[in-house]
Amino acid sequence: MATGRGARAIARQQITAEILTEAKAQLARDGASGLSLRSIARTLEMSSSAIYRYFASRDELLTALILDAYNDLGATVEAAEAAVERSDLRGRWLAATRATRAWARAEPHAYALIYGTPVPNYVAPQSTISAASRVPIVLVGILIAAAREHPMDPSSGPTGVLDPGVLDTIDQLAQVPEAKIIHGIRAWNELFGIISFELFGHLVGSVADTEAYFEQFCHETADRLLT
Amino acid sequence: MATGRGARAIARQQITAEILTEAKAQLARDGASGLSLRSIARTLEMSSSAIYRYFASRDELLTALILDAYNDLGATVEAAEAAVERSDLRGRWLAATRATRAWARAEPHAYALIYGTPVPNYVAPQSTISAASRVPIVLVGILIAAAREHPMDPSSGPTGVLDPGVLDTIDQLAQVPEAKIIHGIRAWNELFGIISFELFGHLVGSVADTEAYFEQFCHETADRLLT
DNA sequence: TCTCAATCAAGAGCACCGCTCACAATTTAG
DNA sequence: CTAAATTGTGAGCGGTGCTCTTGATTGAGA
Repeated sequence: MATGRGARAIARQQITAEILTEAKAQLARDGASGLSLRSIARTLEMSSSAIYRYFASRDELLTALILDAYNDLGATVEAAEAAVERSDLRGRWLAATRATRAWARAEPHAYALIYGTPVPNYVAPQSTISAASRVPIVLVGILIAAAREHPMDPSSGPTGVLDPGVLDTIDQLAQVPEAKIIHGIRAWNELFGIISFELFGHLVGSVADTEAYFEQFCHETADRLLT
Repeated sequence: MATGRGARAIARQQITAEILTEAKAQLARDGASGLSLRSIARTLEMSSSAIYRYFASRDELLTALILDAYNDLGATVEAAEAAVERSDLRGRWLAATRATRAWARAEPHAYALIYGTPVPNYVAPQSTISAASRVPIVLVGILIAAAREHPMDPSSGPTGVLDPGVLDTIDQLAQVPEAKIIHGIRAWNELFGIISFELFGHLVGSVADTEAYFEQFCHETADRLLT
């Protein structure tokens, strides 16, 4: 099984990619709720049942789209942050947070897919959780760099709040005091809280200039986290 | 039209209520995506087309559920905050934020309906925006009380970020410096950012004790906002 | 080279969905 | 008492996800 290089396998891979491309187009156009396997089959000019040779269910297709969205966002944020001079911690933080918001505004349906209401029976497979970690890893990397510049006592702060696993996977994190990490996660939460409210319309009527509002957020969090 | 007190009108009102009750039950059980007019009609033992005499479309039913959820949450938070001694500003803040989280955890599907991905073609009618304002109004009320205790210069801070309308609708807000109001909205955003991440599973792997994490959030925001 | 198993495409079909419509029954208003 | 408005019904349309049978194609081993 899976000889890996037959002409058959290549064709399969290509059709799978075509389905995924069309699915992404439909997602961007109509959102996750408007995505239908039948209509994908129609535009690809194949029978509706043929789709199931490539994706066992609609949920499986959705999972692929979720993975794709996480990686798209992750790559975007990584690139934006990497483009900034390493010593400019503040600039790196601003770049990462701004890139997150910009991506969300450019791909609102993809954003909603991963940070909005979860799809009913969905359980994240292992492959998605590493993709989902890319943005927080970027942010935490800036925190670590900041802690290296301003060394502090790592043992301070409350304990038991953080998952022990997170300190294992990112070992340099041990250098950062737990209270600082928690504040980093708080900023991460607030980032997506603000973006979600902006995208989902919960700011209309209170915040008029969402741009300035967001700028204030990312500058203040930079002040609080990187000193 | 709408004589308001005929036996016919009463029956209509009651059937409407029955539909709404069953819809809420389905929402709580299966979430918004699993809500179907036909299955409601089935359990109410009426023909599926009869439902449309009471709700013109699925979206209209959903709108009613959204309104209901906003009011349920609003009433819960108002009651919790009102139960605290008026002079205990910190206690009022803690009560309001904790009640919000507790409600969300008790009614995750209703929470997702109003603060998750918006339903595709939905545009909030006027009736919902006042219901949606109940929680922020409670929070802002605490801010106003705090500003009354510690009077400050209202003219300080940046301008143009806030919607002018919000200062008109809540006139006492003019006593609160704009920077303080913005920080209040920030806390409001972070509140729902944290709750959403907790409910939607984005904290697994990083925050182990969500309870303690949330407590830290609401205590710190109380410190920052009420002094 | 032939054979046989695996793969794939297609179509019919099932159960469900939102929604519309014509029609009959009933109630209300004038 | 009659006419209009309201309500319930069942059939039906087009759509969905998904399954199954059937038939064609392909590729690897004897």
